[in-house]
Amino acid sequence: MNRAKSEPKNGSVQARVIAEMRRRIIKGDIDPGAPLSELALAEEFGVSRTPVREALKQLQTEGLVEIRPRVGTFVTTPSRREITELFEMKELLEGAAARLLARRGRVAEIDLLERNLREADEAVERDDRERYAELVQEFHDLLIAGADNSKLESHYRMLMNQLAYSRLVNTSLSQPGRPLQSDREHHLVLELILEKDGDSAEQVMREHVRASRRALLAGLPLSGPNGRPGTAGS
Amino acid sequence: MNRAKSEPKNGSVQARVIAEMRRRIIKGDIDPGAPLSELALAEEFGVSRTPVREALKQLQTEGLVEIRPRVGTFVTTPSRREITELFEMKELLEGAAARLLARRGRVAEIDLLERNLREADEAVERDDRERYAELVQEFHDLLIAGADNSKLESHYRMLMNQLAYSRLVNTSLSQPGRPLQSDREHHLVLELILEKDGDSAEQVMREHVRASRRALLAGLPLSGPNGRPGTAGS
DNA sequence: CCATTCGCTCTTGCATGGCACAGGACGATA
DNA sequence: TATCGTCCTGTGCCATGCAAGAGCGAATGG
Repeated sequence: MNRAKSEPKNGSVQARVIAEMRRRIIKGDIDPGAPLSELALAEEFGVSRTPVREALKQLQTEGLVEIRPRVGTFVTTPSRREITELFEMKELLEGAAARLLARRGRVAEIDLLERNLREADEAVERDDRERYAELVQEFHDLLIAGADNSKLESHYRMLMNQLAYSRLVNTSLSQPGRPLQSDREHHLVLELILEKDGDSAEQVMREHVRASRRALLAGLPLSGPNGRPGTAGS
Repeated sequence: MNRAKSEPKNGSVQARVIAEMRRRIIKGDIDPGAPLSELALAEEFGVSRTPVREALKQLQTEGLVEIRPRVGTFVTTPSRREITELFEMKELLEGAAARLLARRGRVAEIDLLERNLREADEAVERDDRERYAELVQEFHDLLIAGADNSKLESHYRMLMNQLAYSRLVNTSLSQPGRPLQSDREHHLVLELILEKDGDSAEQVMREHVRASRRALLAGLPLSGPNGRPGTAGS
């Protein structure tokens, strides 16, 4: 029955389902708006409907799927407005993280950030966009982790999942000259953090997020993938 | 069996369970750390264990309960550190809301805030602490709503639920002179918003949250450095 | 040809029962 | 008396069955 038997990592069945479904949605393996049948998923994972159902319920509270009672479960499709709101939150949280990290002084994450930037410089030099995208992701994650606030971190993760940011970052970096500029902005932020100038670090970080957002929207076709009707862009 | 609950408003059974359990936990009807048995709740609500179970699962992702596999479900007891983190987030989000509201100009929420402050002035005058507590809650809610960002609002609600803030606000206002000072700070924030001075509004709002937090901790005889604050040690 | 209605099927919602594991009580043994 | 092993009870976890609402298409009446 159980075809995916090679995953003994977590004894809980539903935890496995949650992780796998979340991965698929974030990575984009399933199109936004696509229907998710409890029964179909249950058969695919070789389990009963119950854990699948609970997994979907949790993904709903995370904002990744939408359950319409007696109708079906669907992958959430963020509206244009929601994307704007999510970026506003991203700017807010990352800015705060920069300030908090600056206040903490020299902690482990600082070293990791420095190493990250060294590698990022090389990636930009080599014009290795894929590697740089990974490092960008790591940079932001390290920044959040460095804020040393677990609530901030968990809420940040939830927001990024809703944005499916790992997909978007590539689009953003495909703009000509964007990687180089992004790298410079990262350097500036870290520099300000090292100087313990929290206010400036926050301000620059927020500006960086806005720039990143602009680059993303510039590289995105008007109504995005599976765009929603009526929401004309800019 | 089924005590005639006068809540037929929502056809969904589990939605009712979620709402009711959330209300109890936030209001403090159940002590933090208390065990919640699926079976007991199912019998009390006159339903089966399945919807209760799904309700608890959702409350877990909201951070209100903790499910220890094969052991039991318990009301979350925020540690000292978590409380600090929650206040840090509160300060962050409310500050941002003030700035966002200032940028929006004169919207409906502004009028409601002005009316709120007029009533609050009277409540302070009468020394009606209970009424003032309600108005404080409303003030902050209006501020968040005025930011016009649904993501910010939902995350804010989640945080406040974890804090069980509606309980704490009374403690905070029991400090002598705190209501008057709080009222003045609210006036200042709204004034800055009306002047469209977003930066100052954010700054003052953040300071207001910090002051509120200090007043709270001063009136709260919290226990030792390790978690488990005041767990009804009978 | 078009609008309406009936009915079928698909979906989720809820109830129930068996199972496996955690934790403590209790007793046997050194 | 102290310590260890065993059993017993309570809990959440999962599987299965039944029921009810929603949506859609075909049949029907105009």
